[in-house]
Amino acid sequence: MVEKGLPRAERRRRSEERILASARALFAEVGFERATIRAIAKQAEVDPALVMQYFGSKQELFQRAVRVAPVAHGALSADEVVEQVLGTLGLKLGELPQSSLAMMRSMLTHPEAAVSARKVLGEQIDRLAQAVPGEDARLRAALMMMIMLGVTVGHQLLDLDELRGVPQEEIARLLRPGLQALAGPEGS
Amino acid sequence: MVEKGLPRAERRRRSEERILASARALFAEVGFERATIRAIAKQAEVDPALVMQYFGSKQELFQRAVRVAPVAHGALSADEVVEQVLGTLGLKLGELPQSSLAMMRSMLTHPEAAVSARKVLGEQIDRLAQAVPGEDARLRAALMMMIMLGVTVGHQLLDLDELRGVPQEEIARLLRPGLQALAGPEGS
DNA sequence: CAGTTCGCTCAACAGGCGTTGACTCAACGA
DNA sequence: TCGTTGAGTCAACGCCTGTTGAGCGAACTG
Repeated sequence: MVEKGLPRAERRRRSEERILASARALFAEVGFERATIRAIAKQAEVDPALVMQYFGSKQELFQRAVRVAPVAHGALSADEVVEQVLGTLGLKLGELPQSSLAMMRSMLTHPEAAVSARKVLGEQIDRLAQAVPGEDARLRAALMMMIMLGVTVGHQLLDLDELRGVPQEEIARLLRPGLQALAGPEGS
Repeated sequence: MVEKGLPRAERRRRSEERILASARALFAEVGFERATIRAIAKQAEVDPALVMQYFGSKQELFQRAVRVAPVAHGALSADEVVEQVLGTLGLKLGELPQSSLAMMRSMLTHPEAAVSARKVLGEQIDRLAQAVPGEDARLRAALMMMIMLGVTVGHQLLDLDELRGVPQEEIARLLRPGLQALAGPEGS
């Protein structure tokens, strides 16, 4: 695809954006290893060499594609924490951004994606832990995140029959007691 | 490695076992794609061609390596279900079999591993659902499994700081209320 | 002891991968 | 108008992969 008649800067911007979109889609669908630069370029209607020219390497393309905006920190109550967690990871409002799916899809098999995942999860855990009382606040916060991670993996990545088409409110309703037990002061 | 002086049948048995052990270890460590037949053969001190001769293809080797014995079905009470779930996926008694780790490591990026994972998880969900009352027994059972999956992924595969070295009883204690809420009749 | 079997190795193949450097040509600036 | 820039292409490179077929030599069989 060569969109003619456009200023150079605009063409470049659009091509870069198309490549990033294709990269996110393919990384999310099949993971880092199976998503080839050739396939990404084809979907973006661009030559594979252009991908290299713009992003330097497949690894750098991946990092650009999965980069997520850091979440603003803010003090939360214990109750808010539960609702916040339930809103994480795309159960609420349907879809998760492709960039997050791409990171999750690759995090078990691509070392660099694992680093990103640990970083993102760690930041969220820190954030939650501030609102959870007790010595083991970080452990409790981590378990809350892992619960959401597990459900999201089953739902979005493994596409389990039992979770397909279930309204997000129902899942949230079933998960809430467990998350409240983790967020609340009691629980021992 | 050629162990001399052994009967042919015994040599064959040992080589096959060494290959399977190496395969499980490498699939568990780096996943299907990054675990090359050459690396597996090297670790088993064997020629790569022998792996093909014995198992036919990398795919068949993977299937043999991750094959898990089907779990015996048995009727359980709701309380037993919770303890059973907490015992799943290797939180109890430390380690999970390498074959399970291999399957989990690859399930997001290797289609065949995803099929295996869905099958194994589906069987466990069916089993749990029999002991959970209500219309949404299968959904509740699925969420229980996903909780354990998430925690196990964080613990065994992502190796999160927050979960490292935490005694299994502590994690079980923190997770129990949430699992009981899912297993119990009330919860709406 | 001769002949066969078979566990195992060796060397090579074809194909796909990330990556590169030379090239084309339309948009640009003076 | 004309040289320069830079977006985009093309063809190829070296490497690594799963996989194969021929062959060796020790364990077997009679």
